[in-house]
Amino acid sequence: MNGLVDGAEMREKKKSELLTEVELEFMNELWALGEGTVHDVLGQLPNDRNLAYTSAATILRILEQKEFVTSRKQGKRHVFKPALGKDAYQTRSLKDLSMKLFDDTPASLVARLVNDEELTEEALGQIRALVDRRLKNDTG
Amino acid sequence: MNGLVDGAEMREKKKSELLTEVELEFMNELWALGEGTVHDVLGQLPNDRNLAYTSAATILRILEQKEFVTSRKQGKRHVFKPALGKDAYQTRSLKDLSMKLFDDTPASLVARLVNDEELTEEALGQIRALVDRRLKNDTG
DNA sequence: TTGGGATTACGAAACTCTTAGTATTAACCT
DNA sequence: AGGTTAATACTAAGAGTTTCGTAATCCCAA
Repeated sequence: MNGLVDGAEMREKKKSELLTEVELEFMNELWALGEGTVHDVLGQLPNDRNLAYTSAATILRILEQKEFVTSRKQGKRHVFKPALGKDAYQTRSLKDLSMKLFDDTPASLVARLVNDEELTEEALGQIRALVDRRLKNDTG
Repeated sequence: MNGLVDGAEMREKKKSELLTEVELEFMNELWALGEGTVHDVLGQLPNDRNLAYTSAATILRILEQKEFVTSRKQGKRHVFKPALGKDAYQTRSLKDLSMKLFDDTPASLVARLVNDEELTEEALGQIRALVDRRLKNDTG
């Protein structure tokens, strides 16, 4: 039973696998640190980011609820660690963007990227090298 | 005076140049249509997207307030038209994602993309062709 | 010209996100 | 062991997003 799931339900299900703005900000620090306490993450943020200690703690608690991080207790503090790698999240984000804005065709995403005037020659070269390497590995 | 602008203020300024989820959904239909009324856009949405007429009208009104679309009056209806091309918004989104999740290095974004196992050989070939063409145009 | 149906304008409810205050708990040090 | 300090848990306010209802408006057809 239940072989039929309509699109509306699908949309419900797929909800919220993406980080919000502030959540991403925090995950970036955790990915850089490997792991860390509230204090650690707060210390990693830019100086002009005046965020209350309790606010940072709230964000990390929410990230744990959403299962983007796990925590263990060390003394009286919580040490938070990403539950998913930055690589994996990058892939997830790209898939999402590609789907929503590029008709699910990665090539058109790259097309837009390389047509950006501001892109340096060096970056272009790097990109080509990456693609070449991947193509070689597939056939070789 | 005011040669110094701290990061907090910068963050304020840059706010909200990105579409929300539903706004993007609507812009995609408008980009596909070229332009359209509330009725047109609503008719373009998937069948399982049961959205009230007034909801659609509200979204379009908001898009106009945010200057993502313009409107002209045709008879009693409003005809809405994107104020910015899909291309431009794609570029904007990619810049944003690159900045927030790829250390502002487009090459690493492409790296993640081409390392996706699900990417077809064909897509890879297309990507390489795009990069090659761009490199040729620059030097030639 | 006068309804009637479609369209718009306005407002608000429900929800999420971001931030932070208050109260409580827990470790540590003397 | 008890008090101080720092961390956590809980709660909530304010903003933005998404959705829709109600009321006003406007065109067209009969």
